[in-house]
Amino acid sequence: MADTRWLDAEEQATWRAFLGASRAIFEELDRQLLRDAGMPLTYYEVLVRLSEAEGRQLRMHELARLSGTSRSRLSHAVTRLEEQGWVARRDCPEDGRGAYATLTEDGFEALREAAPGHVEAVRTLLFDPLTAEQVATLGTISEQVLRAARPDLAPPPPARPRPPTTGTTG
Amino acid sequence: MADTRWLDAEEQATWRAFLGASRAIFEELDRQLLRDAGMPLTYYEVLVRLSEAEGRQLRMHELARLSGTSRSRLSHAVTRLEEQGWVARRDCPEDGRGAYATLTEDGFEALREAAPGHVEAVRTLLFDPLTAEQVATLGTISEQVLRAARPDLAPPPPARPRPPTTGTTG
DNA sequence: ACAATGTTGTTCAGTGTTCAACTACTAGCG
DNA sequence: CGCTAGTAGTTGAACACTGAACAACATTGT
Repeated sequence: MADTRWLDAEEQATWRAFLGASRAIFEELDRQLLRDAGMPLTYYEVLVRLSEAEGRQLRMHELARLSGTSRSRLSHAVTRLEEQGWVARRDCPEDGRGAYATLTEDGFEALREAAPGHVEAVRTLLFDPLTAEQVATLGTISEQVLRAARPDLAPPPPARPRPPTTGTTG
Repeated sequence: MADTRWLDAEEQATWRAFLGASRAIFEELDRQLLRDAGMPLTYYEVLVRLSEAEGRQLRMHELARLSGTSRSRLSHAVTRLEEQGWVARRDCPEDGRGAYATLTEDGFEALREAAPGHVEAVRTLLFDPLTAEQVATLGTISEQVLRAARPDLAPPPPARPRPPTTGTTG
């Protein structure tokens, strides 16, 4: 608590640019999806994860983890998505507490229609302003930050050439 | 509309890492501030901008622009901050429509107390996991993205050595 | 079998955010 | 001057999110 490691001028500038850029991106993505597809970004994410899952269904807690969202938020979201007919809840036979969320055919269709506009927006906002090299660096940086904050969400670190083990591990 | 420029596998990975990392950062910052200082990140930003302004006051629209927020959101926020006694509204003599938001002494104090914990969190979440070089690159990247999305918020581009002009510009 | 502990998912109340409508004023132009 | 158009700021209703509390079930250990 004693001495705060304040940000110097350059760090401040970096932080504010990052804050501004991230906000701009996510707000615009949210607006775009809400306008063109009738769902906010977080709901879109939920549909994406479901669409990628085995049998287009997932346990609630797993869906929450994959979407990087809280169980409470997901529960609300699925209720809403159920009203729209895009997701259905199913009881879980293996675990009496559990519940599956399933992507309906309508939900899959909604996702298919929403995807192009969303991807285009991601490109316009994030990738187009950057060089290929910058994109690569951004990937590395993001993964490192993610690994520090949410190790459970980060992909495994790059398989770099490592010093050979002895091979006599016991 | 015809052909969507889909993301390839690497772009996907980059996008998801960026999405995850940003979300993790902002959610944690919000939690931290709400817990330790009783205000969400967006309100903190408002106080910061006011504290840096001439006379610790700003016109609402200018405060909204600087905080990267909408007028509506700011209006609600200032109402809330006013109830907390951290901000006060003042009529604007120059413009009958206008209003100033002023940071109160209490608000300044609240900001002073909130700052260390917030800065520490920013460091832990964003800067500590990165090398100095990565931080520098992140700065450049963020500024470019910000300039593309919100030119009004971006700092002027770096003063790089440019081809000398003729000096006979007319 | 039983108690203690942990997990899953939902709900509630409180709060924040969005969009569109609205009032009040200013500015530009004939 | 009077008209039109634009800007500043606020409001309300619908919606989303949070943390905490809760019920239901699973797991562990004895």
